[in-house]
Amino acid sequence: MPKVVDHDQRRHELAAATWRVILRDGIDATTTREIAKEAGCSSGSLAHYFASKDEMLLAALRLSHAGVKTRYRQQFAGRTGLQALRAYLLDYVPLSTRHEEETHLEMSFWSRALVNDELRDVQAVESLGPRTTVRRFVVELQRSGALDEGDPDDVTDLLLAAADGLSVYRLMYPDRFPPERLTRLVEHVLASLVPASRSVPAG
Amino acid sequence: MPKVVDHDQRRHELAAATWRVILRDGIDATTTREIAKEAGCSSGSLAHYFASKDEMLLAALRLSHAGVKTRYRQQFAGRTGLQALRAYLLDYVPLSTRHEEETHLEMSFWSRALVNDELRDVQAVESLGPRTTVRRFVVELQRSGALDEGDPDDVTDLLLAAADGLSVYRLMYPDRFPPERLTRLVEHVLASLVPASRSVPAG
Amino acid sequence: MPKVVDHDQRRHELAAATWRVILRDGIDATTTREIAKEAGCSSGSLAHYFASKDEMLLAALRLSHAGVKTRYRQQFAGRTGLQALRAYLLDYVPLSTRHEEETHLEMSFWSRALVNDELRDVQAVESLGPRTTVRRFVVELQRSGALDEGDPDDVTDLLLAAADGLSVYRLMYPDRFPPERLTRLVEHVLASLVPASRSVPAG
Amino acid sequence: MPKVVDHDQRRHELAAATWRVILRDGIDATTTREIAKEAGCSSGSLAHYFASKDEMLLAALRLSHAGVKTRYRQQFAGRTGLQALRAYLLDYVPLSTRHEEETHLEMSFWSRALVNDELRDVQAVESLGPRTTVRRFVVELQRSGALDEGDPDDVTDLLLAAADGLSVYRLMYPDRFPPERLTRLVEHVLASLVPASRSVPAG
DNA sequence: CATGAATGAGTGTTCATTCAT
DNA sequence: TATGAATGAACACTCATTCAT
Repeated sequence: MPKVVDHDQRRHELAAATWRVILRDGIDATTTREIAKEAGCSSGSLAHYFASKDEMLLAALRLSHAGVKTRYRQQFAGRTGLQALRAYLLDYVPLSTRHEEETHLEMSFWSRALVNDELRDVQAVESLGPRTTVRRFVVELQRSGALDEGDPDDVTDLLLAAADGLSVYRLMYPDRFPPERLTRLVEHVLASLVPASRSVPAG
Repeated sequence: MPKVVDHDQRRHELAAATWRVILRDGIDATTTREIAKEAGCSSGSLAHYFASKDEMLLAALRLSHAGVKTRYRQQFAGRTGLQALRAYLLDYVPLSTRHEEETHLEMSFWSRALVNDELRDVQAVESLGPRTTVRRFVVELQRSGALDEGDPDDVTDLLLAAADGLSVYRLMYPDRFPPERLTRLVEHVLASLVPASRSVPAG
Repeated sequence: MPKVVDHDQRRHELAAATWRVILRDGIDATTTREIAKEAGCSSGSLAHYFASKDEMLLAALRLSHAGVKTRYRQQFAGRTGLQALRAYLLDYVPLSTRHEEETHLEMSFWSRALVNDELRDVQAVESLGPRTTVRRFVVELQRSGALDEGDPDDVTDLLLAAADGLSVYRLMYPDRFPPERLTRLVEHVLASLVPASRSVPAG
Repeated sequence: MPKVVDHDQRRHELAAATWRVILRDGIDATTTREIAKEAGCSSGSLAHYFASKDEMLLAALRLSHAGVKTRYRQQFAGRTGLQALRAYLLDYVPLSTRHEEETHLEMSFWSRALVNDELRDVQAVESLGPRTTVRRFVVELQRSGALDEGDPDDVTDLLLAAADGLSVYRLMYPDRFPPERLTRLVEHVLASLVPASRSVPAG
């Protein structure tokens, strides 16, 4: 009987090791040797699980995406109302260390996505999930009058653009954007889209 | 001292060549050989103007920053009012090809800045310029009642975060964010911060 | 002892798999993994039957040699006369696909044999079989006057050299040396060694 | 002024180093590192002159071909008669150490040519030179009655096949085929194609 | 015996940097 | 200054072999 190894489990571990190396050394300085060292195995061992380094990087990205998705699915399935949107947006921006890491990883791929169509497509597809969720909130809230009128696509992209911009700031200028301030700013942007008579109470 | 002029001129040309290579090939695939070829000189020649490849990359980044600054200084010195802020923000987001390239270059450095303190500091310092300008607009407009109340720092960072988020979207998802839509979204975010009675006319 | 039979049977199958991979991919691109895949077994399994990759290659070579020998033994045992020599030589050159493969395999080892004494000895020993057979024909035919005088060793090596040269040509320039032409050329070389008064009828 | 290097000269030297390594270690064991060591330079240095290892190997092969061609052109331009053909064939087979090396190199590529169309084409094209030369001799000699009748293409290929077969034997079984014997065998094969009344005197 | 994961040296190749000219 | 050849470490990846199961 051969050495029993859970192939998917091993792939997951190696993707996680890749994830840690990218965060620690930067995606440009991430080498297969360093990944192997981080995973505690030999460099040749990687070949059993990934056909190339690019596949390992992509697996790390998907790992991040998967984590994000799971969280969203668990927390926001079936919720409605302004509080739900508020909670969603607060969950969308990196307020925890873990979430900062996910955002960091995401940003690490941006420079590559700009010159790599395949990578850009991956990012584009992934961005549709939050967009769909937020748009559902927006449409519902506009119907109930809890959100200002305006093209729902525009409102959706505006909320997400502000959230993504703040996410970048959190990572790039952590001192100027501590978690409390990020929370306040997210609430502010949401409030700015609520009719004057219906302010959003903190939750 | 014509030599000095030549030297600076050559540095500038080499930084511009670096700029072009980063945009074309991606910052990870940017090599000194390719820069030399793009600049039409020998690879050894680079050493006379830059101590290392990192310095060349940084020079390309500064070149982008310098272009942005010059444009702002020229166009917005002394202007005031909501129209000026609106014009500033529309100039802040990449609506022209040239500006898209500047944003592209900027984003190319983000993944590196996240793991490189020196690079992060450069970006942080550079981000202060727009922030100071916008804050001046915000304070003035809040005094005149043309902008909603709220911590001016928060309002400033909110406007810039939305603008930066939209800039990223323009680069990453160009089809979903054509220039006209970007314009409309910038105007939308500004309008959302204006008291209900004082909408911002286009112009 | 069924185990022993199985073991030899398995060795034979693995050698045959090696044989196929060498022909398909070239001896330089032949890897143990590919052999295992071709044989439909695991890579680790090979170690039970062969101490090293070199042994597997050698086994494939011996397989080819064995096939050749068996054929000769069956077809030419006891035969004599010019027709027998002619038939032997026509059987010696690659006129069938199977034989082309044997010649291909043989040639694949030549570059290695040139720098590997052990391999060269294997080839030298194997070459003695045909040489002995042909020499027997030659001596007999010279005695009967059916073949020109001359040192029988020289005549033997001349016939075999021409046949081997034509075999190489068949493999290297298949278009210029189709089977019919190869047949004609073999008959020509034989005829050139026959006294003018005793031409060799085809058949 | 840059370091002056004769690019073609350097390429030639590196091809010669490749040539020596192939002969010494075998083409399969020939590595770029070993070539660099043999050439007395660093491995990175090779990249200035050859795009890949395959190009280096091919350059070594062409070097051999070039040497052969030069020799033929010098010695046999304008010569005619049976003595010229005899001299040509004796020059065609490896009777000198240098020529043995050329044949060795040639044979080293055969196993690759069998599974590599490009390489096979190179060999096919190169083989046309001797073929054309010998065919010219054959046609002329048949006209003058100095050579037996027969399709000139067949006679040509027969002579060359025997010569190539003997060349292989010289390399593979050097003890059984010392230079003197090779000479005698070449003369024998030529004599076998000459009408009985016109033997070829040695010389 | 069979498995296939693991190893780690070795491969061809790339590259920022150095330096003699 | 300018050149471009030279360097040698580093890279991603391959592979024959080993070995715990």
